[in-house]
Amino acid sequence: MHDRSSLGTIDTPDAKNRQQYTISDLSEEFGVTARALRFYEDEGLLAPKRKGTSRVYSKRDRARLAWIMRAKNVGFSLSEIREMIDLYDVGDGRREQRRVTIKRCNDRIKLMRQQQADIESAVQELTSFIKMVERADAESDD
Amino acid sequence: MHDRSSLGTIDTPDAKNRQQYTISDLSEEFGVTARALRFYEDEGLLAPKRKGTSRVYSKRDRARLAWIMRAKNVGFSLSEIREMIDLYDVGDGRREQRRVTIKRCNDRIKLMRQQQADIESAVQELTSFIKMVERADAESDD
DNA sequence: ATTGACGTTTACGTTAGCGTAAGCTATGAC
DNA sequence: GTCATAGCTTACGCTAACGTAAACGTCAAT
Repeated sequence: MHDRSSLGTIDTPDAKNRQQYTISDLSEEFGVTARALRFYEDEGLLAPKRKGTSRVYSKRDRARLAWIMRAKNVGFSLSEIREMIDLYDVGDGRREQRRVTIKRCNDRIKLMRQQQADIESAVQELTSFIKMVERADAESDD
Repeated sequence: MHDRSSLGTIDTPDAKNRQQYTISDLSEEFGVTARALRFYEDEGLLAPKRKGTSRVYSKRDRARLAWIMRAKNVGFSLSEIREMIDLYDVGDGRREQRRVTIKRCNDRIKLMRQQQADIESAVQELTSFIKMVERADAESDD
């Protein structure tokens, strides 16, 4: 069976180009603690294989984690992220199921567009504020 | 003294174009509870005047709240938001103080730009995922 | 004058997202 | 062997951002 999930395409340049990763490999690479990774697993965001009791992360697991970190940076909660990840895993559904999936994706996208707009206006505000401070600075003689 | 803060310019169309607002006016308008507004006040994000014991919010308070809500939507914590708000209130500082302010603003902007990029790539992912599902949908006979 | 809508303070409760030990196992280095 | 390193589970702790309840003030309307 080939890889249905588009998550396989989300990725970040992998310096060492490995196929497997330990928990500390990934925690170092992404700047999170191992505790966090285990927590994400408990919450159903990751599901690495095991070799004995130890976790073994695949390339896809790593790609998933990359996605998770980006989403977190943007302010999504873990449960929202799980929801989005789940959207990728419903290639099995019926027509109606797929319709719902698509709708939820589109809703998500709308929300993200709004966030971008919010950020944009915040950036504009800060930019014009900076200019104001710079003018005050030029005119001052402190 | 004229209005130095650029926050006065951040705003949202005000239907009723009032000059003063009660706590429930604002909580309704922005879809938050009164409890939240009081909490923001405790945290130093807002500072409405009082008429007796009751809070009276000015246009500037309302503009501040609009800013707060946008920042929240984008994932900033309340303390980060307070930090940013405080940046607007340091028109009094000396040259060095202003320099620091400007640097912190620029850092903030960089961070926001990164967030926009993150969102953008997430949107791209979702978009191409939708296309995939749509193709599967067209080919299916469920 | 009492009811109800709206406001207040104080204070404890709750959820998310981990941090931080405590105590155990496995594995390679010496 | 034993020591260090890396991993594991269990479980309690902590902060942020409010929710929720109690107990009270105030003012207009009935």
